[in-house]
Amino acid sequence: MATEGAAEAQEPGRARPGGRTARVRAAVLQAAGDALAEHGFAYLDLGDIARRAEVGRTTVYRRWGTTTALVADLLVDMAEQSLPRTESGSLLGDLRANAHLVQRTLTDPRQGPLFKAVIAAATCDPDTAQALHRFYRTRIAEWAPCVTRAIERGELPEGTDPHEVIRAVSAPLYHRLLASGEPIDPAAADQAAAAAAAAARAGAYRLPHSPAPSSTAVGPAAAGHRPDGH
Amino acid sequence: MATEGAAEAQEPGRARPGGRTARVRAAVLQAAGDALAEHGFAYLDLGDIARRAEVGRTTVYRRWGTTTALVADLLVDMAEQSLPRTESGSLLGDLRANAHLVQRTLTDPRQGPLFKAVIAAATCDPDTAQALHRFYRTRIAEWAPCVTRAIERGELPEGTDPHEVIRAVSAPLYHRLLASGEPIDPAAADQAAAAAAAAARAGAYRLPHSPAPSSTAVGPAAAGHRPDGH
DNA sequence: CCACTAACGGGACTGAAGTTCCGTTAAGAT
DNA sequence: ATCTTAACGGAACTTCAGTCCCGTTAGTGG
Repeated sequence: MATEGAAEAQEPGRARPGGRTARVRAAVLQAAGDALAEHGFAYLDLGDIARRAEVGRTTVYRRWGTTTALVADLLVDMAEQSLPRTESGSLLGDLRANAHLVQRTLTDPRQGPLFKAVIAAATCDPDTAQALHRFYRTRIAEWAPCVTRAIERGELPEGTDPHEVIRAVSAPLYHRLLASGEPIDPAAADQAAAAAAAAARAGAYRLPHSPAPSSTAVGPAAAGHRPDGH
Repeated sequence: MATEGAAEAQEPGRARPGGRTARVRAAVLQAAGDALAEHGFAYLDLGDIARRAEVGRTTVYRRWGTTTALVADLLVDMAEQSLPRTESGSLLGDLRANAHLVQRTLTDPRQGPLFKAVIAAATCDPDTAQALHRFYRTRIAEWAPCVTRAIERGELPEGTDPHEVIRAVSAPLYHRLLASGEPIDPAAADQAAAAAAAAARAGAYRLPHSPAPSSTAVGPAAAGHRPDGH
C-alpha cells in the first residue's frame, strides 16, 4: 500500500522532481487548498485549479488526473507540516491544549472548510481515504506522548491506549463539524478534553489485552465493563 | 429558518403531492440511496438516478436540480423513518445498545457508504447540512430519554445534558468512519459507550449554567478517580 | 364524470469538463 | 557548456452533464 508500484514509478514528477516540477506542485496544492476552502469538494474543478496556480490545464490533468487524487497529494503535503506542541504538567492541561488547537483549526475560516472538503473527498476514493488516515495517524502520534507521560505519572491506568485518548478528544469536535452542527466553541473544546480525561481515568481506553487494573482502583465505569476479548 | 418560503411553495411536487408524484419521489430517493451507497457522492449524477428510478431525466432535474438538493430531500425522508429503541435498566446498558446500533449501521454494506456519502454532500451545501443536522437531532432525541432516566435514578449528576451524552457515544464511531479509519467493531462500540458513561458520571456533560454539584457528588467516578497512590 | 392544469418525459441543444496532439522549456547527466 | 528527454503548456477536439422545448399523462376540484 505504501511504496509505489511500477506503474506509478513512471508518473510525471518522479524522474525530475527538482526546480520547475516542485514549483508547479507547490502552486497547484496551494490553489487546490484555496479552492477547497472556498467552494467545497463538490465544486472542485481541475481547470479552475490550473488557472489559480497559473499552470497549464494539461499539466494538472496529467500529473493528478482526478480531484480525489489531487486531494490525496494535498494530504501527503499536509501531513509533512507538523505543528509545534506545547506541554503542560498535567493530562487535563495537555488534552485541553490539544482540544483548543483542534477547535481553532476547525473554526478557522480557511482550515475549517478545508478539512470538511478533504474529508468529503476521502469518502469518495480509497486512496484519498488512505492518505487521510495517514495524516491523522501522524497528527495523533505527535500528541500521544503526553498520554504516555500521564500513565507514567500514575494519572491513568496501565495499558491505556495513548492514541485512543487523543482521538477521543478530537472525535466530538469533528462530530460537531460534520454531523450535528453544534457550535465548535472553546466550551466544546473544554468539554471534549474533560470527557476524554475522565473516561481515560476510568479505564475506558485500556487495550483489550491489558493487565487487569487491580491496584489502580478506577471508577465504576471500569468495574461494570469487563472488556471481553471475545 | 426551516419553513418553506414563497419561492419554494411553487416548486413541483407541492400542488399535487398524491399518486404519481409520490411514487416518483419514492423511486428517485430509493435510486439515490442505492447510487450513493455504491459509488459515493462524487460520482453521483442525476441522469443515472433517473435511469435507475425509471423516470424521466427532466423530472429529476426539475424537482431537485442538484445532487446536494436531492441528498437533502433524502435526509428528510430518512429522518421520518425512526428506529425502534430498546430499554435496559442501566445507563451503560442503554448506551451500549445505542453504540451497537450505530456500529451495525456504519458497518452495514449499504448504510455505511450511504452515511459517508450523505455527510460528504452536507459539507458541500448549507441546505443539505441543515437537513443532516435535523436528521441527527431527531435520532439523538429518540435516545435522550434513557439519559434523563439515569439522571432521575441518580446515576448521573443533575444538569447533565442528555443529548450531549448520546452524541458522545456516536462521535468516536463516526470519527473512525470518516477520519481515522480504525475498525468500527463491537469492541469499539463498547469502548464508546463505556467512555461516554464514565465521562457523564464524572460530570463532563453538565450544562455550563447548571447547579454546582456539591451534594450531587455522584459516587466514585467523580471523586474516586484521584490516583491516591499516584 | 369531465375539465383543468400540475407534473411527467422524450429529444434536441449547449457549454464546459476532460482528452489528445504536438511544439517548447528546462532539469539533470556527462 | 552541451545533450537528452522529462515535464510543461497552448489549442483543437470529444464527450456528456445539465438545460430547454413542447407534447403527453394523470391528479384534483367541481
